Amino acid sequence: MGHGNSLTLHFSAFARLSDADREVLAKALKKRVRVLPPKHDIIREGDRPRYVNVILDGWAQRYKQLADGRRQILSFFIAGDLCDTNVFILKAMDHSLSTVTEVNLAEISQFEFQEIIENSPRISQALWWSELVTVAIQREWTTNIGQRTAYERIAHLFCELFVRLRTVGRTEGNSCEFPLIQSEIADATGLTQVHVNRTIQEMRRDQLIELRNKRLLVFDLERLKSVSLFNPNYLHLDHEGAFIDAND
Amino acid sequence: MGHGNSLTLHFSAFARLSDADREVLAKALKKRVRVLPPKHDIIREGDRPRYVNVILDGWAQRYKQLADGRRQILSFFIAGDLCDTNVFILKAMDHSLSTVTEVNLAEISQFEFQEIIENSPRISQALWWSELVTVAIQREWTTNIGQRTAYERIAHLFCELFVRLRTVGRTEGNSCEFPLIQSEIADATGLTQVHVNRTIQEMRRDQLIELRNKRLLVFDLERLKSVSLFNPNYLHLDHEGAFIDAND
DNA sequence: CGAAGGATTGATTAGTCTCAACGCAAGTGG
DNA sequence: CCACTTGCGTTGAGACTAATCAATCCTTCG
Repeated sequence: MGHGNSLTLHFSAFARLSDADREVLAKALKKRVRVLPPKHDIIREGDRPRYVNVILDGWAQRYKQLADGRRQILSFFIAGDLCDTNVFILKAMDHSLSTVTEVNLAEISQFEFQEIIENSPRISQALWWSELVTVAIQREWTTNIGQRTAYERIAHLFCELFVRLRTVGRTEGNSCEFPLIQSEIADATGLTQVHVNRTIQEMRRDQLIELRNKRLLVFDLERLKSVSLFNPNYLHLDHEGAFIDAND
Repeated sequence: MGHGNSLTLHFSAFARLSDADREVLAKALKKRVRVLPPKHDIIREGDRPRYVNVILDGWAQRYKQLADGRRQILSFFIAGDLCDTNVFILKAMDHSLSTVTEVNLAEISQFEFQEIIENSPRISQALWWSELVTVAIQREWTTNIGQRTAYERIAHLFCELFVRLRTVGRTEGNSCEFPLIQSEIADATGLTQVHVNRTIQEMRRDQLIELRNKRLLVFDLERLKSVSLFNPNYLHLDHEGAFIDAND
């Protein structure tokens, strides 16, 4: 449902695109669409990047593995997210991308990508905004792992994903899809799976959240924000007075 | 010494710029130069970004503070580094920048910046490359804090900074400037200052490094790399066959 | 029904933090 | 030039968070 809308929705936090812009995007996203099964690598560390990948549906992740096998999940991608604007400048990936769930993804070639950028300054700006938000999220993850306790870290992850899903219309009231298993949460927060399990149980006891059947229930978002010291500023969702607006 | 060269040196890991490119850059870097004292905020979280800052000399840092005061240092900037390409797209900073040592810095306005990008595709590409490396470093930091032990983390930080300083010609043999105090290393690695102290002592006992009078001595870079599971791929320094070359 | 993936539990230990004190060197002011 | 302050590094004792190892349970699915 509504795949073509996710990217526009994602951008809409930044700029209202014109109908022409929407059409350009929609066209680019239709050229090469792939459906990938869960837990499937999209591109691996060391590979040469050839496409900008846009997630149309499903969840994907960025991860990095140390020589001895330890794995860090670096970010999650949901509907509307771009993985790596302009990566083809780099000769080789320094990390891997893989699916979490089944994923619908659009590949945009270097040529198409450059064409879009050159022909629509508004989309080009929106892409830059998207890139800046991606980096900001990465910084927040560094902070999350570096400074917060296990309980705060996991709560913060829940908070971020809930808010991001809401922005692209993927929440229903106080609940949302949440396909991650505990060992994935562990690799994303720098904890062990066992400790994640115990911490989530504690959060349940505290009536903070419920997590069952791949769904997350947030009983009180404000409380979740406050226990995780969540400050949404890094998502740069401030809509009013967005920098560019097709209706100017 | 050689301030004007640091940025070019930094870029040279990616592309050989033409003389015209060099001149454009040199001119942009001369317009607004400031000298800031140590431990001085350049821009604070919440402020509206107005310039792209380029470090000409000295060390600076990005950091983020939680509501209760816990601080995470997110990255260090050395000579030649750009802080935040294109930030003026965002309405407010989600983190702060401050100096570590005395810093010479060039401010590039939005207007100048856009002019450069539009007139020189080669510099524009180099800027994108620089941005991609910055994100890659941020990802590596997330991995560092999330997966490595205290000993490995600190060794990795030493490794990264030594290699980056070498790229811009700021090492002398097996030693380099290293102005960070232990509490800064702590905030950068997600450890306490006390534990950083003990860990560095251990590294000294292991004849891995010496750190004294704001200088770092690396006795055996290969060993330092290996104990910290350092893989330089994320710095994207592969020079041969760089994507664009003024001599094409 | 059996297998497999994932969640849960228990016991123990390791790594890191906390708090508090002390040492030392480099200013700074009288 | 000495006494005092300040910033930074070092040390010690004890507490605690999260890791480790290993088993068991539950659910789903072929």
